[in-house]
Amino acid sequence: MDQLTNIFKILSDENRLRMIVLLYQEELCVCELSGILGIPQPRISQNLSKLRDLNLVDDERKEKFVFYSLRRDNKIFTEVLKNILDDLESYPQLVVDKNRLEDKETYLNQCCAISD
Amino acid sequence: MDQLTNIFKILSDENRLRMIVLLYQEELCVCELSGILGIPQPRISQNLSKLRDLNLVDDERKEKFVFYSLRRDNKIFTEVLKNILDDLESYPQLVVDKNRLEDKETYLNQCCAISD
DNA sequence: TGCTCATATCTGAATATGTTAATATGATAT
DNA sequence: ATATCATATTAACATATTCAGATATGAGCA
Repeated sequence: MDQLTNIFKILSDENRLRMIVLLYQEELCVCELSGILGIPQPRISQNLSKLRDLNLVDDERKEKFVFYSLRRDNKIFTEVLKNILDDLESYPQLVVDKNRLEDKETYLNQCCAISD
Repeated sequence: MDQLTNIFKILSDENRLRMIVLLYQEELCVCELSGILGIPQPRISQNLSKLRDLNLVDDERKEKFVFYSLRRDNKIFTEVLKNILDDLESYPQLVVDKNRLEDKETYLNQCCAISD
């Protein structure tokens, strides 16, 4: 039951939820998350470590960057995200984030040099 | 988006989740919730008021008792609960609670006189 | 080897949350 | 009307959480 309540706790922070929703759409490295969301890198890392603790993400290094992707093996977690994505237009901030995700190259060309 | 994160926050506390899962199964008054869960009445009332603030419950007085029932008009909230109930046996505490719910008359015959 | 840069960790301050006990409210029934 | 009893609210405390900034780690490359 802890696993369950911990998942809801993870989802209950707005910044973390924004990260998760981005990662649901595509795998991203720490500096991309930081740049897209405008959230300082240490906070991104901290939140990713919480997600890692709950086995909700996988990480994989590719050259200089560590890419995180969402695991899909937790039914409730995945269902919740599917529901949110199905109704994304109800959450304007998430729509903004999605647009920034689609444009990420335009403002992330030097990646972390730019973000915060 | 606050509405969304608030729902997850509500679900992230074990005691509150237990209350919600009971209410998902049938409408209950405050003293029944208190007795079944072994949680003091003021805490039940506090949590119910948080649920009321988010429009997740309806309340209706019947004689001396105020009965609470779960609203089903929030899609994500309802879907989450459906998922939990579909997989109830994974959460032993919730199974115990369900059994106590089915037996409630045997130890709640004087209702609030007994509980804590 | 030593540098650089992406990522991770740690600290302390501010804020929020859960818990408990005491008390207030308000409807029912006498 | 008053007393009773179910429910609601409040205040005080301990714990947990978020956040910012400083700093540590560690992989890749010169």
